[in-house]
Amino acid sequence: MSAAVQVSPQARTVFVRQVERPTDAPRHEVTCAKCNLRRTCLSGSVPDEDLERVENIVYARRRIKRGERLFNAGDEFRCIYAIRSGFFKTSLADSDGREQVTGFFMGGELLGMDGLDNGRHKDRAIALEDSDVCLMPYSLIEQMAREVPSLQRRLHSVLACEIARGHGVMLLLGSMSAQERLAAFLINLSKRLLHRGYSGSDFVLRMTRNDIGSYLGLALETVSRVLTAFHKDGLVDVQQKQISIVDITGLERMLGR
Amino acid sequence: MSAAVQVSPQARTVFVRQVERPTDAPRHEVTCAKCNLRRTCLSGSVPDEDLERVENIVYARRRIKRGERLFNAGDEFRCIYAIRSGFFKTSLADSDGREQVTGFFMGGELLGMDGLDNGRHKDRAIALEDSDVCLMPYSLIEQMAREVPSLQRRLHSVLACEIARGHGVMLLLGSMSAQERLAAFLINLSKRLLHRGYSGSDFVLRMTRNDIGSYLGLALETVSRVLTAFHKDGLVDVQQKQISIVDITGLERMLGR
DNA sequence: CGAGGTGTTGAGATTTGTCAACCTACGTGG
DNA sequence: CCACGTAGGTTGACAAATCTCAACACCTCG
Repeated sequence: MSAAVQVSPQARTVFVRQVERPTDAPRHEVTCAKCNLRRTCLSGSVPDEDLERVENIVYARRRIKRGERLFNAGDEFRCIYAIRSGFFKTSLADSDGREQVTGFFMGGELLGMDGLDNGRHKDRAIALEDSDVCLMPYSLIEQMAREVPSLQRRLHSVLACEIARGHGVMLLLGSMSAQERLAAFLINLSKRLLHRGYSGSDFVLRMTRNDIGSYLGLALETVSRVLTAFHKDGLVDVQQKQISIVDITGLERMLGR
Repeated sequence: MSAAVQVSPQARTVFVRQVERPTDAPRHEVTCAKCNLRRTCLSGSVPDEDLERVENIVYARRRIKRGERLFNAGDEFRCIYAIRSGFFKTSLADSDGREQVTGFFMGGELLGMDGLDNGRHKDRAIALEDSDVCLMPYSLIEQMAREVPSLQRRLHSVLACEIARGHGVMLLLGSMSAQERLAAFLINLSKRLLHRGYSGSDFVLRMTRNDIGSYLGLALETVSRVLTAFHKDGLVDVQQKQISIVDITGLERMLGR
């Protein structure tokens, strides 16, 4: 194989000048090695001996307040973003302005891959709570992926995951009833939170009913009605944005048939 | 940069033995350089000087008859497939057997990326007419992508395209009426055919109304009804599977509002 | 030529959307 | 710290889109 290539300090500097100001955060805060979300992130499967090099991909962090946009449709694509903390939605705007939420993303998940194709973002990403993201310039990822096969494999895996997720949402939107959609939605959230060490049964919905409805292809009133129906059936407790899943197997049964 | 690495003859032989018999087709038929679909395919943006190396990715071709499966859900992922000729649908099976068509694919498009994540295909791909595909083992793609940046870039672009397509289908399924879905579907087919040098106004639907309905999240009867409505409105001529688009701007207008 | 898969059309059922009213929670500014 | 305004959430009545079931027509392929 070829010799190792570090991202040169010049390259970093040039990039930083081109794109935006370097963050004020001291460099050491950005290390992947100490990040408890590394497992689900881009460096997840990179062996420790390569990690020091791969960490160079993360050239800055950025703080996004609730309601702010990480990127907009039409923005130039430069970075893939890793969520260190917080919660985002991505959405696609119709030609006439209708908005379709295309995903919800939490800590350890990646954002921005949609721009990789033609150099411009097609989606936009909006923070649903105050969030922290790692900026990973695509040019650095590209270069590093050539040098570190485990990173390359991981990158492909992450992209493929997003493809598979899309197909799953097609299944949901194309052939499930409102009840099934909500059940699948809650189960999915629950699993992802559990996987991150949070409670899988008690959590707060960061998004509005409108957002959920858009994502699931339902009117916001339908979302509300189905949730109260679940409540009456003893499947969940709903208190506005506060959700407690009482009977997860009951929810899972809804998908089984 | 690192030195060029050719796929060694040994590696090829081992791979072929592992996976399946080498094709009977003489080697020279498989070259990308002569393929008129190269533009839309994986080697599309690879400069001529690298093409000879990249062509080695395609280690065989395979002929699939109508109705046969290129791969099944659960099959081990080894290859990405490039369609040389023919037409495919991919679909995802629900836990209870419902089928959701996740895409239709024609010459020059790639199949099988959904398995890249966990090593098993989640979708299945079924030929809707007799088809020819190029087999590109992922292990070879991976290796070559490290050596040929233009191929790497292209691979990422192709994956990102599929992600973006998914988001577009979400928009369609999540927030369009039956009419809008059909209009979008026909326009999309038309554009892709046109781009390949076929007529964008007269073509044959290779899939059934049921397939279309599954893809668009509609009952097959609704598909039929909307098509006849389009016919009555002078937008298209429909004769079973034979479609003539009479008024494409009329169809496009349906999406604009 | 026949059979089975595919496509069309109609009538009625059902789900979900729309509109409207009202309620709740939260944040801001006095 | 409270009050008020506003965004978000719930619920009801009704409308509309789409689905389901059923009958029939068509086309292709063996």
